[in-house]
Amino acid sequence: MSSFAGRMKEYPNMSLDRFDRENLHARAYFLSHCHKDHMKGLKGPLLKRKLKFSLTVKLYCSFVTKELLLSNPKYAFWEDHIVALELESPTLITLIDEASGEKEELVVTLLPAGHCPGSVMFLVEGAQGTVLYTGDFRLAKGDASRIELLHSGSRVKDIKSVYLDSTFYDPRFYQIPSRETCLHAIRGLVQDWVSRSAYHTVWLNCKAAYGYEYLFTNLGDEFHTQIHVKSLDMFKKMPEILSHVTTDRATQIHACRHPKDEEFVPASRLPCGSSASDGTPLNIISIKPSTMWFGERTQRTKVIVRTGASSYRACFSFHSSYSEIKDFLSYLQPINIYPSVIPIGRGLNTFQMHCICYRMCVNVDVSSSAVIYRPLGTLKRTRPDQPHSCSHTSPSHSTLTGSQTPELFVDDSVKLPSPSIPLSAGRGLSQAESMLIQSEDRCQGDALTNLDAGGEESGSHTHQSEPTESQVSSDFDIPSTPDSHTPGPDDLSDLYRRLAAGEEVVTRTGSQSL
DNA sequence: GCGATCAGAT
DNA sequence: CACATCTGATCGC
Repeated sequence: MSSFAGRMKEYPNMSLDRFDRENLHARAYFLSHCHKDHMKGLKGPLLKRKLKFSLTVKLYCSFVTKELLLSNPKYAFWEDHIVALELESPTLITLIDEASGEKEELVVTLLPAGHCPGSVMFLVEGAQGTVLYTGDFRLAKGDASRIELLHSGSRVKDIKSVYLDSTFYDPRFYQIPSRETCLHAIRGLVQDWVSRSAYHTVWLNCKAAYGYEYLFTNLGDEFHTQIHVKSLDMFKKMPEILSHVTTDRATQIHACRHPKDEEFVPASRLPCGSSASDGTPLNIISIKPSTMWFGERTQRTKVIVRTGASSYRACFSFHSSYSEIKDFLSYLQPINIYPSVIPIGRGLNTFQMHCICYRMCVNVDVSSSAVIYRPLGTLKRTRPDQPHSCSHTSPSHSTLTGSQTPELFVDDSVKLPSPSIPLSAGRGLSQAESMLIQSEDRCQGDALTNLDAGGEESGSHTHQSEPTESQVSSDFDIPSTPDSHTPGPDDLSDLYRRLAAGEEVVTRTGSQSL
């Protein structure tokens, strides 16, 4: 679930996927896709009022997202303020301060995100550098290299920051079977069932969210049928989807839902209450699409699991796996990464570890905008001023890193003390807290050059075998007691040495590994 | 009565 | 099994 506060450090006058609080003052809005957790505040009366008096404030999104959004009457007031942009067409957008007339020009490009219909990533290029807001995404390994607008000529653009969908950025979710694999398996299961008789019916137990449409179109094509859904309204202008769905209950494949019963459905009844016209009882199986994952070493097993006499779970993911995210980031080599899902506890630990090990970035900032907007809400500890033995230079991207312009390195976060850990901690405060983690400080060195899977292993193993509270709170985690200590220079040197040697760096039993 | 927020369920 | 959503309780205005 996204906990991104809405603004990017580099371009605070634009708000993305958040429309409440500080975002009420934005000069332009961006919606990456039409999931509710990315639309917070979007139907708020305050925003509605603001629009009434504004000539310049717009909401930018894809055409599909616009359509889906406006299919809900609660967002109708946005209609005259939405600017739909074509995919992969860099567009000059001028942010205007309506009070002062001050202008700021940006080039914004929508990149397909593969998360749900209409979902995009926003590539923003302007005076403060090139940044990528991923929204939610599912891209396969190697996809980044196929996105032309992430490149300039033959090389990757210099990306200052990636605002990342980090939902599965944890080695626990190392691998998620590909879309193709999952679709193939689901097709097989459906085939096996519906071919038995005309009374054999499949119910796809999907959640109330966009994102399953490609499953519907795929199954529809395969079985020359349409899928029964609750409503077609939102797909009116999307013939590809529209042609594969129907509100006619007389079909063998259903994805209809009922607001009430849900769990009450499986064996006998469909949410829509459909039954065969001649009174013959339907034979119904339910298939619940949900995420399945496999560890790095885990032999991948079945992507379909039987969960009952007539119910199955099938692998299906809207988000990239750990290895897919890693591939994506390693390719882009951004200077900063801002995870949208704040990795708490062990997740944070893992997150930072791996950024160090893979030199995918210089900084990992889990506070997102908090660093900028709540500077006084945070106490920072002094940073060990000893240079660290590390480098963000990747052998495979030496041209990229070598060509980073000096300005790109000038980043507020780099100037802040490091590592910075808030003295008071608590889950509920995560948005307001600043927790800046710097995996390195632009120093040159190659102590980590030979790190490969060995470094990952240590994090992975530790992560998978840490059941206790104390282990959940370890090294880079938020300290829960006043006497927790920030690693000193010696601790860090030792950590880096051990990382370079491929040793396990996080103890299994202790709460401190440094 | 509406909205924000949280716990809980699915 | 960890997504995204909905519902209901509670609180405040």
